[in-house]
Amino acid sequence: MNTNYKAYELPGVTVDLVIFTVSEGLLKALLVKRAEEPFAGSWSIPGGFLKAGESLDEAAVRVMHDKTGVKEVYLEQLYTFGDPDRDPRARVITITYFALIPWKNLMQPASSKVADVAWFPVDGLPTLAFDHKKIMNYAIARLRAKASYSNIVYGLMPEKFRLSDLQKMYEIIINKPLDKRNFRKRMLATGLLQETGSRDIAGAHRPAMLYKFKKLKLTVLD
Amino acid sequence: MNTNYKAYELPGVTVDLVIFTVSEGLLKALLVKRAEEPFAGSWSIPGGFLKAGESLDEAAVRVMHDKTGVKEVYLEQLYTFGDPDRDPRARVITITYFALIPWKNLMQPASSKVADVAWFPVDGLPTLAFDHKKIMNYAIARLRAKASYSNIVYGLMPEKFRLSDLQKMYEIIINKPLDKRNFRKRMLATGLLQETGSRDIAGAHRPAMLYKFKKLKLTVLD
DNA sequence: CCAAAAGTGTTATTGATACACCCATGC
DNA sequence: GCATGGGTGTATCAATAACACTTTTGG
Repeated sequence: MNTNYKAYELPGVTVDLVIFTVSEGLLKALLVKRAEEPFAGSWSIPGGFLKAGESLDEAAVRVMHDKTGVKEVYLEQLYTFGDPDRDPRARVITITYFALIPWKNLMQPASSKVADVAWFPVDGLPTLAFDHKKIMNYAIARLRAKASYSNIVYGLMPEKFRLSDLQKMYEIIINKPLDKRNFRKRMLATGLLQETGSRDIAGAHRPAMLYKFKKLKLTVLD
Repeated sequence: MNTNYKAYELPGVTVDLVIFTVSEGLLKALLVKRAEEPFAGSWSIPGGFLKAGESLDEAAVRVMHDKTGVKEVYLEQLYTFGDPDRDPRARVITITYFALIPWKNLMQPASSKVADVAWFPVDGLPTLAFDHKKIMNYAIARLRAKASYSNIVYGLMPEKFRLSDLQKMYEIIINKPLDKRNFRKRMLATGLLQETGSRDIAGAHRPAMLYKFKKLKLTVLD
């Protein structure tokens, strides 16, 4: 990369992702530890330079796959950041995306081409490199806003699940408790849920009906 | 610009704008006629390459000012388009914005550094160069969605106006009629409007109260 | 007195919220 | 029989949508 600034110097173009998942009852984001300067040793959100012949969405999927091994996910363009001094080395603009992937799809431990990759609960994030704190906040706000009125949460559920599991998932993401009766009413009213015949085999309580989604249609754009 | 594709070739980065205004009862967008290939003679949305040291927002304001003479406007980043073949010459990604400016602020006729600049009603647009049709559609959808629940329309009004003028402005933008009584109720309920003492001096009918905005606070981000 | 736009309230519908008790099971 | 989570219905409130007539002015 080039540090001379000419009038129309071509900036570097990266695609950076805020990748969310839910595990252990917490909303978590994937971070990578930087090996090189600047910000060596700091955590940052995963990303990479845009390659020739690759669309922005494809680049996002590639970065996603490199870091998590997962390809099929909810993925949405977030915002493009390009302040002239956001990278101290050279002009770099970044198209950011956010993704939401099911914990169970991840090959544990996290794929390790990049040695230091880790999931952090979003309310316990370390200091982030570059302007990644800003990007992260933006992504969290968008995810929470979107979760309330769309069905992006669906992709996170296992094939069969209890309504209480689904409610828990919503509560973790939007970070507030929901009323059980109202929740069930609303969910069933969507017509997207279908009873499976079976019930869970859990512990010392009444077994719950297991549901599945009628047609798992992920919203791709807003 | 460079037509060789290497693995990490730096793409060109432009900032393109869909600039809206309202005049003669119509929602219009500003287009420029391309002088050069590709798409010579076609209409396109205004834009320009990002300059060194300039933020994305600053570039948008610059393009805006170059084409319209106007600087203070509602401006919002829309989406970033970067399909590999969207420009036949070379890889160019574009960060798009949409703007909404008051017709009265424009120096008529439209500034003519670029000879062929014209306003087109959005329901009578010509064929557009590149992927600009897609960008335009996206911008129109976003503008309409946003107009319904935000106050971006305010910046389009003159200092004093009748409530019926304000209603007409909304109707033009969202492209559907509104109920007069419900509209007035809602508007007055916001608390943002203030009666001026004066009334309009119009024609053969009961003179209307003129209103102004209490504090003209433009929404800058969502 | 006619044309033209200003101005004004009430009702119905819908969607969102608040809220408490009984049920089926394993131990 | 008790602890655990599953499962259910109703009343209230707020926001939205539908809807028609009288008023003031100029010509």
